[in-house]
Amino acid sequence: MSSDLLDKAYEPHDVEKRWYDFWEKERLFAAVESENAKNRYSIVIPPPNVTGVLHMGHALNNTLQDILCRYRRLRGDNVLWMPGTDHAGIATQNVVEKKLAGEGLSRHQVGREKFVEAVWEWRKEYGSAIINQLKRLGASCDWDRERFTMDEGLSRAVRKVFVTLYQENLIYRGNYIINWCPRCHTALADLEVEHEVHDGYLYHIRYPFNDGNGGVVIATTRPETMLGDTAVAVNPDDERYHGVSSRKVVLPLINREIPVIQDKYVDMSFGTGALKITPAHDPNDFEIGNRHHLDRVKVIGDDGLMTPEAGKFEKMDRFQCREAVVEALKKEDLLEKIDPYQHSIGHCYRCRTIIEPNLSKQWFVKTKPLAEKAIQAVQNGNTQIVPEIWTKTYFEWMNNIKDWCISRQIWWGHQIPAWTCENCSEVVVAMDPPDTCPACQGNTLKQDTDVLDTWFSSALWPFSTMGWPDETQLLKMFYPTSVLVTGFDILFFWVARMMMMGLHFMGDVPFKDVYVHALVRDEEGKKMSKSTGNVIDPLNVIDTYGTDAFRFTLAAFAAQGRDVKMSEKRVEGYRHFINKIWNAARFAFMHIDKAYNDLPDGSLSLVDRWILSRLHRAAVSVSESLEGYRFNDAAGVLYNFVWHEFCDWYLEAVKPTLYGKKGAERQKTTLSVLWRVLHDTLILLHPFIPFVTEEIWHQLPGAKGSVMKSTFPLDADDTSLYQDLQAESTMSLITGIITGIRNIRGEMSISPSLSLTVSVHSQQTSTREIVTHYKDMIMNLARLESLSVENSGRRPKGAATSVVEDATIFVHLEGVIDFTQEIQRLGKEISKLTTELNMATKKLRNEDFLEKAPKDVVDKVKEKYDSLMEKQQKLQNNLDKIKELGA
RNA sequence: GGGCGGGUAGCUCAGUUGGGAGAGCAUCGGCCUUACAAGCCGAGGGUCACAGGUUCAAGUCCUGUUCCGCCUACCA
Repeated sequence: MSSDLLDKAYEPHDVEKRWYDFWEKERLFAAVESENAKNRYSIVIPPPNVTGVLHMGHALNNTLQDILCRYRRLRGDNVLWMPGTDHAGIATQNVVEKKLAGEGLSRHQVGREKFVEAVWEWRKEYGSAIINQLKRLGASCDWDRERFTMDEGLSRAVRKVFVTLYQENLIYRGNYIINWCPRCHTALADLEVEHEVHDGYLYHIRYPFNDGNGGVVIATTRPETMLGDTAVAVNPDDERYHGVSSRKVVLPLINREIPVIQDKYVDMSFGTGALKITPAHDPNDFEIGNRHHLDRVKVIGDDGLMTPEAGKFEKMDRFQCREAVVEALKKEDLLEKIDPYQHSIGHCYRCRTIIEPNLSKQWFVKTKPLAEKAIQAVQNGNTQIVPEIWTKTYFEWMNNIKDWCISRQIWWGHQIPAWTCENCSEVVVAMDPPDTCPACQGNTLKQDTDVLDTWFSSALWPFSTMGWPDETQLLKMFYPTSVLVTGFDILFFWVARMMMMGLHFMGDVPFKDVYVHALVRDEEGKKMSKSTGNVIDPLNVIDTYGTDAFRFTLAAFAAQGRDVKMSEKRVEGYRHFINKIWNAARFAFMHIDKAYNDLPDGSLSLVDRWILSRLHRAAVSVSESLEGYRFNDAAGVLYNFVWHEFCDWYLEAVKPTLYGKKGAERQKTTLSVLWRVLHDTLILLHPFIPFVTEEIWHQLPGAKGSVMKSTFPLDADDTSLYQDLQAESTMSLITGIITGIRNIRGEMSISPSLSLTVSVHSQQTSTREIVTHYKDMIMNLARLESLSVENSGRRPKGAATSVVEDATIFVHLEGVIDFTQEIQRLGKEISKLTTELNMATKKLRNEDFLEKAPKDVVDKVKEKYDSLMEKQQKLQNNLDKIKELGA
């Protein structure tokens, strides 16, 4: 095999395209849908918004899923990775509305039907963008099964769930205070409101008594809402207001007489202890209003403008109105004072507009009963959240769950399957449009114009994508799914709701594990956002550094419980790693002439045995790490194995053999080991860096088909035989000696091109035997001219020394040695040993330690002490000699 | 207000039942050694935020302090 086939540096671009096409064409991502298929493993993708473009969060999320899926396939599992997108009601509607606005049209001009058509058109044209981007990332989803939350099948599931919950009294409709976005013109769930601390003012306003004598001063941050006040409340225990509650005040600017009521809710210590009550614009006031049967006066309309109830302020924007009201109060001398005040304000999570708490008729899911089962499922371990720390957050939220407002006043989404009879106002909730009213037999039924929250359909994703409500083979085989991989930011939005729905409708949890990964942030740890301008586009990164480098970076930094700080510089670092693998393979292919499927028995050299043993360790470690979702550990093990063990030691050590200097027999043996290690390493690496491994795999003689379809090393029957503790310990002595010599070379500034003469002294026969036996290897890797081994011969003149285990190494430097330098070097080494020795001594002199510490720990310290002592004495001895010579 | 996480080398971070302070990058020195200069060989660098406590032994467990970040919440 010629190395001409591989370029000197790895060029990812065509490689990635070529192999992705190949995998798709060969249908290697497809799950087997047959009862006989064993070891099922399934993941449903967190569906990205159909309007979305791939961002760092997607990249991390899907890289981790892909690593798991590819790994499980190598372990022989039948893997289903279910892909798809969600219809992102508000976001998508916004996008299409913007597009229409460009043509000078509003959605109302177009009409609902045509508008929805336009959205479908848009989705046809642009909806696959994010899917294609996932493919660039290498995602091995079963694309033939791609789903969309608005598909007919999934829509049917939505209707089925809605109707069932309604029949079970778990869905109801009512007039409540909800979060209203005046720009998106829709209700939002509590979760969809993002709170932010703002600087504002606390306005103190006097409401005069109706008899003209004095009044009550209230404090508010939102003076404009006073126009809708229907009471003032004080705490019944508040002595300042005793007797006041029988009186009435006159609402300024409006001149409405309103009562002063008593309610425990009022905090006496805040403001003036008197609270204005606006039941139509504040959730608490709404509750108080209910308790006291107060009127609800809506002064802010759904468009954010003041209603006729606001009197002369009608049609004014709510924020302008605030200023106008303040001015008007000043004129009437009713504004007592204005204090600066910080408070948090809710914003729409889609458009950042300030939310208006507004009275409105909406549909709700009664969540308490659903949440109970979802809590239990995690408590009893049916679903396990990893890292475990998130279970607390999950419980916290689930235990305090509020009813979920699911209706949205937009057009793009699942229209609520509820019809109202125009005759008798009967409400009919059904899977299909009813022909006649069951109450009055009338046939003018009008469907509710609202649509459902997108998360309502997402909550069904783990089973709706598999064909529910039909009892499909897919559901039988792959529900519950094995794991859900997701960011913590949608733990409540999505995970909690899937848990509730899955348990309720499938009678089982939707996933056995939930792996919660971190957020990807910028270099400085800030959240990436378009407005801060610190967004790194994953596709740019892929273009510049290649997908594999990018994926490996993500995996390497995906430590549990910590955010991923991303910078291109880091990706560049891992590109070097990809290139290293590439070049190692290139080197191997200069020598590998054919497939070496079997390892020869008994004739392996030390490094051969050693690298196989290390390979086995790496395989075990990778599998353990991945099974515990410790992606960074797995990546770290591979990085170290490939670079520092395989490349730095093994390949360097076997070069003479490969060049034929050790005879044909040895060469053949080593080639078979080299083939085996490269073969297995490619498999271990494949889940992380699929493209480059596939490319190299196809250059490897005898490797058939795709690396995707190969067998994980631990599942091949002979790998445990690789383990060889003796080879590892022997190797550690030899590498120690080599490093010792190199150290001297480096520290003494001796040119690498100068071959050295070294003698090794040891009183241990075994050590001398090992050094003698592997003399060639030491000479080669340490660049020696000669190496002698002695029991305790005479110390060479003018030598630099190093001690490894029980061996003393003398690097002969007669005539060239710089005594001062060597004295310094040894002194430094000795002082290092001395501090370590002091630590050990302190322990060994401590009787409590000797008595109370476990025996193995004490023995370990003793052993350490002995070896440190020996080493120190030897070095000291040499230092003394050098000093004599130098003096 | 409640809750959670973090503070370890110049930077980014590992450190899983308490018993050797580690990696990558950066820095410094030496090498164009026929896979790779996107490389090779070597080196320096830390009071593990601070203060107590438990223990023979603490980066690791407990308490407090402080700084940073996040989530959550109806105090107008």
